[in-house]
Amino acid sequence: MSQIRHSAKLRHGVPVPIYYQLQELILKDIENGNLLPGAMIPTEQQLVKSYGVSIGTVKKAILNLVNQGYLYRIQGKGTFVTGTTLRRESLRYYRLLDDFDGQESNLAVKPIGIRKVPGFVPANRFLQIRSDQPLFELKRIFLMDGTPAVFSISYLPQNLFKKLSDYPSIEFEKKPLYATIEEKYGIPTINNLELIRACFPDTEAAGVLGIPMSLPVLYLEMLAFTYRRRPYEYRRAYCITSAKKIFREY
Amino acid sequence: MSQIRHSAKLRHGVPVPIYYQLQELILKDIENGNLLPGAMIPTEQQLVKSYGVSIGTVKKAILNLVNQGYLYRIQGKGTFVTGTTLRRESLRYYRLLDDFDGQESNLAVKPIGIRKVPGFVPANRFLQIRSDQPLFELKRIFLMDGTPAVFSISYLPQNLFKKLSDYPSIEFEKKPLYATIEEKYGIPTINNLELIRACFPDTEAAGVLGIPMSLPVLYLEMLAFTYRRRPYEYRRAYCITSAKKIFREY
DNA sequence: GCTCATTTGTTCGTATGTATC
DNA sequence: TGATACATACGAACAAATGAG
Repeated sequence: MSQIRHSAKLRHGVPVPIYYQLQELILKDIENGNLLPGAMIPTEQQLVKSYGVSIGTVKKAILNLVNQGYLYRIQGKGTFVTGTTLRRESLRYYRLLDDFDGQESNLAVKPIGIRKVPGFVPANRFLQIRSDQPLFELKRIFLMDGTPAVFSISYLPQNLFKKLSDYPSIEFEKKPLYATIEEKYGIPTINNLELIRACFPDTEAAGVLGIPMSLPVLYLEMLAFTYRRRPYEYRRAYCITSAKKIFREY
Repeated sequence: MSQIRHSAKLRHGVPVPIYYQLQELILKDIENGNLLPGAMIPTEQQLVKSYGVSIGTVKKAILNLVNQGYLYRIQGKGTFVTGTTLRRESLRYYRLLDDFDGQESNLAVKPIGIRKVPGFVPANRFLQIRSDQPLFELKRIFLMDGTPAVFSISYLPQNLFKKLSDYPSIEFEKKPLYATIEEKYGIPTINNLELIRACFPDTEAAGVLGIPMSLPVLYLEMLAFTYRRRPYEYRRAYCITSAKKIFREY
C-alpha cells in the first residue's frame, strides 16, 4: 500500500511545476523497475492523498505520461504501465510489401542458432559496454510465405541476459525477440535506430537465404534502446528485396 | 473578428465529448485552409465566449491538438497553426551517416530539370488521381560534401501545383521541396510512406550519380501526404550507400 | 441480470502566476 | 507599465466503465 506521505518530495515555490515533478517521480519508478510493465499505479485519489496535491494536478501528470506512452488508462479499472511501444516487430522493418497499399505477407521466424561470442568492434561500442565483455549471438531467418526473406544476426550483452542461451529456442519462433526480452528480463523496447545500405550478401547470408552473391540486398544495422536511451541489442540483417520491398511509415 | 456564436455547432447530450467536437471544428478550419500555417487561432477567452463552454474544455481541446502537432502555443502571445511537421528533409531519408553516432554531412540540393509529363501507372494511382491527369516531374541531385549521393525524381499532380514549372528553380536549391510546397501552395506535409529495396541503378541514375551500373543502390519510393492522408507527391530516389549509409530513427 | 463500490472521463469554474509586447 | 494570453493549481460534480458479489 502506497499510502506513504510523499508530499515532502514535491517542492513548491520553485520554477518547476508540481505536475511535472509528480510526473518525473512516477517515471522514475517505472524506469528503475519499481513499477513493471502491466502494473497498476496508485489511483488518482491515492496520489492526491499521498502527495497532498489536487486531483487536477494528478490528472495532468498522469495524462502527460499517457501521451508520452509510458502509461495507459482504463476507465473503471485503473492506470497501468505500458510495455514495449513497438507492438509488432513487423512495424520495425520486416513488413514486406509489394506496394504501398499491399497486404502484409505471412511471416514466420526460424531461429538457427544462439551462442556466446567474444565482444567485438563495433558491437560493443554501439552497446556501450567494454570491448572485452562477451555477447550472445542469435541468428534467425524470417520467412515470408515460407520463403527466406531476411537473415538476421542479433548481439546482446551477456551480463544483461545471463540465461538467454539456456532459453528454449522454440520460444523465439512464437514471438518477436523484443517481446521475449520484455517478458523475461523486464526490458521494454522504447525505440531503435537503423543504418540502411544496399550491398551484396556475404557467403553466409547468400547461403542461408538461398540467393546468389551477385543479388543486391538491403543490409540493415539496428540498435534497440530501452529507457534512458540505453542500448540493449545490436542487430545486422540481410533482406531480399528483389521481389518484395521494405515498407515503412512514420 | 470571430465573435460569432458557434455554440450551435456543439451538441450536448451526445456520446461525443464537447472538447473533442471543438477540437475537430478547429482541425477542420486548419484543413480547409481557413486557418493557415502560422496563423493565430482565437484566444481561449474568445473560444469560451463564442462556443459557450468552459475554459477547461477549451484548454483540453487545444492541448490535444498541440499534442497531435497541429498547433503550438506561446505563453503571452497566442496559439498558432503548425506548418509541416517534417522539419528537415534530412530527417526523412537523406541523412547519410557513417555510423550510428556519426555527424550529418554537408548536404546540397541541385535541381536538374522540371517538366510536365503525362500521367502514368503507378504514379497516378498512388496519387489517387485519374490516369489521364498530367503530372509535374522534378529531377534533383542531392550532393553530400559536393559528391552526388541521391538522384531523386518527384511527381506532383499538375492541378495542385499549376504554377510549379514557372517557379524559378533556384528556389529548390535553397530549401527542401516540402517547404516550398507549404509556403507557395499551403500544403503542409503531415507524414509519408516509403518503399525501400536494393537494386542496380538504371542507365540514367548511374550516369547522373557517376557510378557503374553494377553498384547496388537503395531504391526508394515515397508518398508524401498532407491532411486527411491526401497524397500530393510520389517520389523515386536512387541512393548511393556504398560508403555512407542511410540513417533513420523512430 | 442487477447492485454497488471503485476508478477513470468529462465539464464546470476560480484564482493566481508568468510571458509577451 | 498595462493589457493580453497562456500556464498552473485548486477543486466540485456528475457520467461512464469495470469488476465483485
